[in-house]
Parts: sequence; structure tokens; C-alpha cells
Amino acid sequence: MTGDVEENTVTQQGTGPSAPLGGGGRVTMQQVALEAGVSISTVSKVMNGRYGVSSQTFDHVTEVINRLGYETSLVARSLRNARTNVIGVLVADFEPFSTEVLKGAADAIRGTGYELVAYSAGGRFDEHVGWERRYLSRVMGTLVDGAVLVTPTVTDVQYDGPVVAVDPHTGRSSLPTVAADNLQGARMGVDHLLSLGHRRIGMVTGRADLVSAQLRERGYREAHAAAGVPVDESLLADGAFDPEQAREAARTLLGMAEPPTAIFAANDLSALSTLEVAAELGVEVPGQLSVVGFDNIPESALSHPPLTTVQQPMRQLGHDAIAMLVALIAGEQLDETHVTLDTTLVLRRTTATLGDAS
Amino acid sequence: MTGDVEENTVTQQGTGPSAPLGGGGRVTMQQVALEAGVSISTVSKVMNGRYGVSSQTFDHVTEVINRLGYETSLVARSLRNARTNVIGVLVADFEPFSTEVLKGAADAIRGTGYELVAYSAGGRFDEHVGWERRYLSRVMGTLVDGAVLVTPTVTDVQYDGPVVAVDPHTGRSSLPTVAADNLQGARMGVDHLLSLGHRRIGMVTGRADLVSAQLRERGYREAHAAAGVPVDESLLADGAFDPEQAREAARTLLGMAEPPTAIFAANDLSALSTLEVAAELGVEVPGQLSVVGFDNIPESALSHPPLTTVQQPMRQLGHDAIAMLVALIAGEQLDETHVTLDTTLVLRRTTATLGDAS
DNA sequence: CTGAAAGCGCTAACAG
DNA sequence: CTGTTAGCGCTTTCAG
Repeated sequence: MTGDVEENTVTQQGTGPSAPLGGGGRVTMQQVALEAGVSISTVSKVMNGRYGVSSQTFDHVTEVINRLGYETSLVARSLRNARTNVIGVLVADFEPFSTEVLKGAADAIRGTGYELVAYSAGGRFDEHVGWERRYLSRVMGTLVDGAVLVTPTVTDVQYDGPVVAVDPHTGRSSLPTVAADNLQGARMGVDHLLSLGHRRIGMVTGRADLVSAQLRERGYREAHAAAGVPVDESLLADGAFDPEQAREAARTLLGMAEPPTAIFAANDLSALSTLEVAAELGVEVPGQLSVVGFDNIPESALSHPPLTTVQQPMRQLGHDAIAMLVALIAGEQLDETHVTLDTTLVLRRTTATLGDAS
Repeated sequence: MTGDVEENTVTQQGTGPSAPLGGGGRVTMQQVALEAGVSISTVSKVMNGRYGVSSQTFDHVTEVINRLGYETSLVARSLRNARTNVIGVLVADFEPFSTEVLKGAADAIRGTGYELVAYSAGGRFDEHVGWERRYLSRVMGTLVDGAVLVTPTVTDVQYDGPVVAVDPHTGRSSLPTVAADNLQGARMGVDHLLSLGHRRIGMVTGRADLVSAQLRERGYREAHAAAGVPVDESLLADGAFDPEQAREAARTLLGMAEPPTAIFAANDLSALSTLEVAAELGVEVPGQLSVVGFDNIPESALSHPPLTTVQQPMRQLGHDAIAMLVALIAGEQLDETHVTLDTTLVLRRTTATLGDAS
């Protein structure tokens, strides 16, 4: 008894033509109700498995739902309900670092009952600063139950919803945070160079306004201090985390009267630029110059020669952030609000003992 | 006459305590209006830059908006408006392939005026098939203006909204599609092996139900046919795109009385498994065995030795999909509804001339 | 130039 | 067991 009503004007029914083609043919609960000959709220009850529906009605409505391919609109439901069971990951752009974090987050989300959606600010640098606040406002509390901010530039978000920051770019934030140990990592990288016998170690620094960059430079200095090697300030050149500017910095360093025998770059992109400049200048790596990067992005394994670098556990960052966020949403108290993960040294082919033309 | 009914129990109203603290303190348009002493619709006009607001009111409301940090809710706006200026990318999971596609999409979205959001089905394999339809229904027409489906298993989506599929897993779909040329790529990979002098070339095949796998096997056969080399059917082993099963297949192949001198794997993951098995068995690569993969996922550059493979332009897939979708949304007619991108051979260290113990 | 009112699609009381 | 009703936050006619 699907639809043999007699004298109604219900000319178009069944599958096809009732849906308009303009908007995109979304089937609404309204239409299901009409088609099934029940009220809209009954359909709602069926969709949500609420009690108070006769099994006969239930079956019938279910059949119509399936036939029409109806799904509740995420938007409408979100607007009505407090909870959405969706967690948002907000990134400035989909680039190597953030996508790695995303993979870790996807991993961690499994089995939690949450769904993951990722928003990209689209790399629009004009409105770069503040995107996190704007996006947060737009989705929190309606579309998502909580959010992970990846490399936010603003951390004083006075937002009281569940939010976790991954590798925030400025200062120790008031937000729960998970980041890699930039200081220890940088020390490790420079220690490695030092242990290889290098004494004139240059550094291509990162963007001065970002803590991660500051920490890496500090690690460079501390490693020197611990080894009793004085730092020659002229050996620090600003790379600003920008490939082009890093190239410039490398050129400066390698063009010195007494050039460094090793260079520590604030990130892999800068290290890769350094490698390029060395090649242009005919400086052999690692024979005449050792290079160490930071991050271990996938690309760094593909360079010539493959880059020795300090790896930060990008996926783990995402994983832990989700774990913290889920706990936060559940109303739990976090043991640690600022998690710091260890970095490791990945030895590839850009470093060699001083004077050893490997 | 806002609410001055006399003897009602309307005790709580106004600014503060009416908002629950649980949800997260979202500022609503309502609150802005109250604070600014104007109507809610005036705030709306200001937010959207509509005409019909005195510059004085405009400035005042703007000030309040900024002070309160108000942003319109994406959800509420979506519900009301037909357009959202958001494009959705739907992926089964965030894994190497899909994130590469995502990067390409992010690249292409710039300057289009659209924002990108990525949904992950969360890799829940129990409800794997059909996730694309479900998600599509849930977000299309409300949250997003169009969608890109990455590796959907269902392509007969009878959806009439703007949707583009990337590397669909089954059949030539009715949807506009962009995919790599699996046939040509496989031929190229096997041709390479053939040109190196190999005549007994094994293949670790992919999941038989996916077109990409079928095409790759067909390429293997066509390359043989073109070279006049007969295919020994016992040299094909099922790897099912699964690392473990691929390992099994490789074991079978390499354990034969007369083992192949080269193996073409249906994807990089399978090739990597093959490499592992070869190492376990003491078979030298490329000295005793040449291996070619398919995909060129980042991991393949890190294997020992680095894998020679057929690369498909993953980012380009995402890029082109977005371009097509944007055109579609704009109501344009697509010149080509099924775009096929070329693959390229990436020569690394797992192949060598037959008999050449390089 | 401004505000009141009607909904977008859905859920959750509350009546029948 | 079923339907009516009142909004979630917002945009948009349409009156004042």
C-alpha cells in the first residue's frame, strides 16, 4: 500500500520529478512526511529512533525514507541541537605540516563517535591574522562541538568552548596546547653538528615573531654554550621561514670570507633552500658543508642529498590534540594542559665529520 | 512593543544570564542588536553591507560587533540562504592519497571566492559503501554549494547538484570525473621493465572490483602484447591493494621454481610489501629482482632502495576537480566531463637491466 | 532609514 | 501513538 490514495491532486509523487532541480534536489523531511502521509515530527522520530511510533508506521516511513534517499540536513540539525558530534580542525591552509597533523587527528577520531571536518582559511594572507577567531565564531557551538586550531597566530582566544591549539605560533597560550619540543630539538640538531667537529655553525633563522623560531634559535645558542663554543653573531642570517629569503640568507652565509662549515636551518624548507644555494655555488654537501633542517616534511627525504633533520611528530600532535579535545568536551579535567612532545634526529646524508670529504 | 506584557512570568530576559554557559558563549545577532539598541535586522544589514542604514547607525553597530567579536553563524546563514560559498571535499579518510588531492584542491580554490571544507567519513569500513551518498545528502544544498568526491565507491549518485568525482573506484560514472590514466601508466611501467630486458615479469594485482586495478592489469597485458611477449598467467598474484595480502602474493611469486626477474605492483603499498618480502628472502633488489610500483606516495621515496614507480598527479587531480566544480556551479557547460591526466615514470633504484647486478 | 514578521529544515515538548 | 507548536540564528520582504 504505497500510495494508492484516490482523488487527490497528488499528480507527481513517487521517485522523480517532485524535486526541483535548481537548488540541488535535496529531499526534506517535509517531503518525506508528505509522501508517507504522516506528520513531520513522526518522520523525525523515526529518523532518530525515538520511541512512540508504531512498528507499522515505522516500517512505512523507513521505506519512504530509503526510497527517497533522505538524510537529515546537518545544518538544520545543528541549528536546533546543542551537540553535533562533529569536531572541527581549523588550519590556515592545507600544506604538508597541517595535513600530517590532520592524518593524526583522523587516526585519533576513530571510535570516539565523532566526525571530523577540516576547515581551511584558504591561505589568504591578507586576512591571515585572526582567521582562527573568525572561524571559531562561525562554527563553534553550532556546527562543531569543539575545535583544534593548527598553528594559530592568535592564542588569546577568549573563547570558552572546548578548543585545543597545535603548535601555536605565538606565546604560551591560555588554550590547552600540544606542540613539539622545539628547544630540545634544536639543541639536538646543533649538538649533532658539534659532535661532528664543526665549530663554525651558521643558522638560517625563522620568523622572529613566532615562538617556534625563537625556541629553535635559543636551542642553537644553548647547544653552543653547553659545548663551550662561542657563537659568532655574524653566522646568524634571517630566513624568515620563507624559501626565497632563506636562499638569500644561505647566500650571505656561504659568501663570507670565512664561511661556516655547517648550517642549521630553522625548518626544512629553509634547509632545502640552503641545499640549492650550495649546489649553485659549487659547495659540496656534505663534503664541504653539513646541513641540518627541522620538521622532517616528506619532501626532505627527496632532496639531493637527502636531508638530515630534526623530526617533530606531526601526526602525534594531531592525535594528542584530538584526545585532549574529546576529554575536554566530555567535561573532564586535563592533567596536562600544555603537552610537549619529543623530537628525534633523522640522520640522512647532509652531515659529515668536519674535514671528511665523504 | 518588545515584551511589556504585564503579569507574565517573564522574569529572566535581557543580556546576561539567559545564555547558558555550556554551549560555549557564542555571540548571536540577537545580543548584538540588544547591546547596540537596534533591531536584529539592522545588524544583519550592517553585517552584509546592505544599503539602507545611516552611516551613524552603521558605525555604531560596527563598533558593537567588533567589541563583542561577533561573527555570523555559518549554520544559520546556510539554512536561510541558497548559496554558501563553501565547497566540500568528501574523503573516506585522511590518508596519503586523499590529503595530496586536498592540497591540490586548496591550491585551486584560491581566488575563486570559495572556502574549502573537508569531510572525512572517518574510515569506518562497516559503513564504508554509501558514505558518499549519505554525506552528499547531508551537506549539499545547505552547507556547501558543490562537492568533490574523492575515490567514491558509488558513482551512480543520482544527485543533480554540482558534484565532481576524483578517481572513482567503480566504473565510468555519470558524474563528471577526473582521474589518472591508469592504463597508460601501467603500460609505461611494464614497458620500462620490458625495455630493461625482463621477460618474466610478475604482477601483484589490486582489488579486482576497482576499475583502477582492472586498468592497471590490462596495461600490464597490453604492454606484453605490444612487445610480443606472452603473459604467463601463473605470474599474476592477487594483492588486493592490501599490504598483508600483497606480501603473500610476493611470497608466492618469489617462491616459484622459476621466479620472475621483475615485479610490477598495482600500487606503491604493494610494491613496498614486495620489497620487504624480497629482503626477507635474501633476494637482492635490483640485482636479482626489479620492482615497479604505482602512485608515487611520499613513502615510496623512503624505501630501501627507493622505489621506481608510476606517478599519478595527485595534486593535479584535486586542482582540476575544483576547477571543474567551480565552472559547474557557475552554470557553465563542461567541455570535458571525464578528464584523464597523464602519469609519469619516476625512476629510482629498484629497477635494473636484466642480469646486471648493479 | 528602521523594525516586525515570516520562514530555511529540523527537534522536542506538549496536547490530543 | 500521533500531530501541533515553538523556536535554533539568520536573511529578507514589507510596513511604518
